Order: sequence, then structure tokens, then C-alpha cells
Amino acid sequence: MDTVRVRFAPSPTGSLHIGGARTALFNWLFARHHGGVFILRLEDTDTGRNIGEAAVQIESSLRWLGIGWDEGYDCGGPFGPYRQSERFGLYREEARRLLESGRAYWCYCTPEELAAQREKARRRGEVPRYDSRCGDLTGDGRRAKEAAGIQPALRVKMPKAGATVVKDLIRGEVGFDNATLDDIVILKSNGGPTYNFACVVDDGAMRISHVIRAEEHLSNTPKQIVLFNLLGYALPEFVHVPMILAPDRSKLSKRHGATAVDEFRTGGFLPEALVNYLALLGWSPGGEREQFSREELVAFFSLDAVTKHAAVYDVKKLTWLNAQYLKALPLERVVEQVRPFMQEAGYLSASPDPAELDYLNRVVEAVRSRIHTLVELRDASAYFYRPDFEYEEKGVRKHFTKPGVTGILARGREALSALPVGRFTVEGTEEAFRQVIEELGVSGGALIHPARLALSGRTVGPGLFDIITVLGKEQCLLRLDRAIARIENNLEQA
RNA sequence: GGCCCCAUGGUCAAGUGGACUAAGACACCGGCCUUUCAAGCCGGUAACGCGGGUUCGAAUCCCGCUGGGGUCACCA
Repeated sequence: MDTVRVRFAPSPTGSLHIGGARTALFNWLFARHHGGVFILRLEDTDTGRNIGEAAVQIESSLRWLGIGWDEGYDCGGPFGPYRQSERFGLYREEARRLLESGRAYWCYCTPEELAAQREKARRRGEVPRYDSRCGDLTGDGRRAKEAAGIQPALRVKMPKAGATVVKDLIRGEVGFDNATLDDIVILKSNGGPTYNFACVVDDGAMRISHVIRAEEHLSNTPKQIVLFNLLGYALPEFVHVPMILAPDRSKLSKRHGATAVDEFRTGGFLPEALVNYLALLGWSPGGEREQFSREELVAFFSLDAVTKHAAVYDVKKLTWLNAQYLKALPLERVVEQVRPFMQEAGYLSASPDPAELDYLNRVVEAVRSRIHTLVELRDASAYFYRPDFEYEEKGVRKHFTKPGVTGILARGREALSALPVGRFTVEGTEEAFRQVIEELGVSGGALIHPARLALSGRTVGPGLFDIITVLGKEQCLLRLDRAIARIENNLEQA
């Protein structure tokens, strides 16, 4: 295979959603697998629809996912510029070639006229199609239109007979009857190129070897193939990957909850998990594994293992994968990822000192195996940072109302208090508590459950002795005292 | 509606004519473990859309139907 050159070409009309992200990922994996080039091109020809911040947002989502590009509108490259709004000169040149060779013609129909024609056809039950009426406009007719001040659009004559076959790498040969092809507009009356034209000119000029894009573009492809041939460009391979659908099998949109990559980031998902999940949506390496590192994905990725059918995305499985990464990734990585969440909650200062970081490390290690997202990790850590929590009501009824509970807690407090610093470890504190339990002749739970509630306010969480050692002696004694006082106070009121 | 694509459990999917009384994963349900909750381990429920062919034999090939999706712009 010649050098692989693929591109991801988003339009800056919004944030990067997971469908786009997966298309970008497949392109990237394919390029990396073959040692090829991955290009980021901005399709911003419709100035009216461009959203200022969108390009920046798309870019940052891609970077967050770890999808980097070799050529692009920010870093340049041998076939730049990579922003279509900066390539209008090229499009006009190429359009002129078509006009001069008689393959294109000016069309003076106004949008209103075209809409009326379409409506008329629809009412007659016909397929709305442009009738090429301007194609045989005489010089006089043209002059008359121009005198009327109409800015024309440039159309390309499409073949009217025969068929155009799209050779798609995952779908095989897909035939389209040429009679269904409109004379498409390639230059709008404002002088700008249309999508189909700019796309073809750029894919040709940028020597794209494989056009890997979503399936919704399949029906554009025959028109683009005609353009490729008219322009004399080498045809790239076409690859139309299946769509990602919402749980109700409809096209993904905002109303389906989080669909933007950025929402997953703020929702506490790791890029490792999202990349892994997205790679497995519509592609399968076979076998029984579900977890793959980025390097493994690159090594295993292959277009012929991409499925043909659309996939419904399932946030539950993504959540599971995220939890897997949360507990298996090196601790430093998880800590690094959770830092902004902790800072936002006020648990961590803007520039934490080593002691703060050490504490955070221990908190994360204690909590990370029982949560699914960074947001959950932050929430499950709250009591490590705030001593003034409320006690869970259900736990209070269950563990703080037992007769003698204050006495038991007091004995536990005493035991911890008596422990020398060197013995304030998971083993040491557990041994101390076990001894209290034995001396009192009560069940382990009689001390452990109220103690957990006293220290964390919750009935669920890490092992008690992990909580104790992370909190440290001083906090434990304080919190135990607070709980004992609270229970006695309640008893008086009762 | 025309054209195009697709069709294995609720979801992601393996499967490329015999090894399929159809893998694995998520979710769900049970059990074990256990100081709680997770995690982990063990087990369970659950699928080839329908109808015709072809073939000794079909989830796999062909046709039709049904269903889902995409697309029909001077949007991309």
C-alpha cells in the first residue's frame, strides 16, 4: 500500500460528539497502524454557520482523547492551508477548469425559484430534482439574467445515463443510477465552494489515500466520484463506517443526554476508557478481551473488522470500563486526572504542597476501587476533607441507637489514642480494635459499624482501618468524640 | 415517497456452509468472599426478524417481505 494519508474533517458548528470522535479515532488508528499520516482539516466554508469557539473545542477534545494529528490548520503541513476558508482561491481555480472545459455552467435560478420547483415536483409526486434548465441558456439569456443583477451559482453537469459504482472497503460495491444525480452546485452565488466540491478538491490536493467517514456520506459519494474524475484526481479508497445511534435507535442528539466528548470529560470519564469504548463500538478485534491499551488498539486495528451495522451506544458499559481503568491505572495517573475535580470542590488547593498531594494519593487509593467516575471519586472522598458532615440517617438508626454504643466507641477511641505513632497502621489499628472487641465480648460489627459512621458519616465505604489510617489519629479522636457527644445529646432529647 | 445501507440476546459483539444443543463483554438475577459498599471469583436468565429457495447440511449463500437507519440544499 502507498503511504496512508487520512483526514478527519469536522465542520466547526458545535462540539465534538462521540460519533465524530469515533470517526476521528478510526482514522487515527488506521493511520498509526500503517505508519501513515493523520490530517486535521477544518471544513468551515459556510461562514454563516461557524461557531466561534467550536474549532477550539473540537481540537481540545481530540487532544484530550490523545488523538494527535500530523498535519493540520494549527501546525501546517506540506499541503496546507488546512482551513477551507483559506483555500477559496484553489476552489475557484478548479471550478474555472470545469467551466472552461464545458463541464460546468452558470445557474441563475434563485433559491426561491429552486424551492418552488422542488415543491411543484413534490406535489406531482415526483422526486424533486434540478432540471438543468440553465444548462442550455444562450448568451442572450445569460446577459438578460445578469442585467437583472442575479449572482449565479456554478453547477456541474452530471452524467444522465449509466451508473456510478462506489467501491467501499467495508460495504463492497454500491451502485447508483446516474439519472438520480442532480447537476450539483459547486460554487455558491457568494463565490464560496459547496461541501461536495471543497471536499473533493481537498481530498485530491491533499493526496488523501482513504476517505474514512460516517455512513451518512455514502449517498454523497457518487457525486464526489464524478467530480474526482472530471478534475482528473486519483480516486481514494472509500470507507463508510456505521453510525452510532442513541439508545432509542434514533440519530444521536442533545436530547439523549451526554453525547459530546467534553461532557464525558466533565462527567468524570477517563480518556483511556472512552477511547477503549469507542474503538469497540463498530469494531472488534475478536477474542474475548474487552480492555485494550492505545498501543494495542493501534496494533490490532483493521478496517475489515469494522461492522456494517449501526451501533447503539451504552453508557453502562462505558461506565464499567471507566471503573476498570480507575482501579487498574497507575495511582499517579488517577490522581492527576481527579485533581481538577478535587480543586473545584475545594478539597485541594490551586498549587498543592507535597503533604496535600500525599494525602490525596492515600484518599484515592482507599476509594478508587468502589467508584465508577472521577465525579464519584470526588464525592466519595468528601469526608476525608470535611469533618462537619451529617450522619446518614439510616446508619444513625441502625448503629447509633444500640444500647451501650457510646461506651463501645469510647473504648475504641481509647485504644486508638493509646497507639504509638509507629503502630497507627492498618494492621496496628485493626489489632487494637480486635482487642477491644474481645475484651468487651461483643461482635466485631458492634464497634466497626458505629465507628465507620462516626468517622465518615456513612455506612458504606473503604475498609474501616483504611479510613482510620488515612484520616490519622487526631481526626479519628476528634470525630469519635463528636459522635459520642452527638449520641448522648440525642438520648437526652429522647 | 425515491435512492442507498443494514439486520445474532435489552446493549456491544464473535461467527465467512459442517467443530453452533451459537463465544465473550455490559446490564440483570443468584451464590461465595467479607467490618459495610465495591472489587474479585463461581453460576444463571436471555439471540440467529419472518417467509421462500439453493444444498446431504444454512446464523452463514440467493430472492421476497418486514423492521431499523441514512440521504434527497447555493448545510456540512
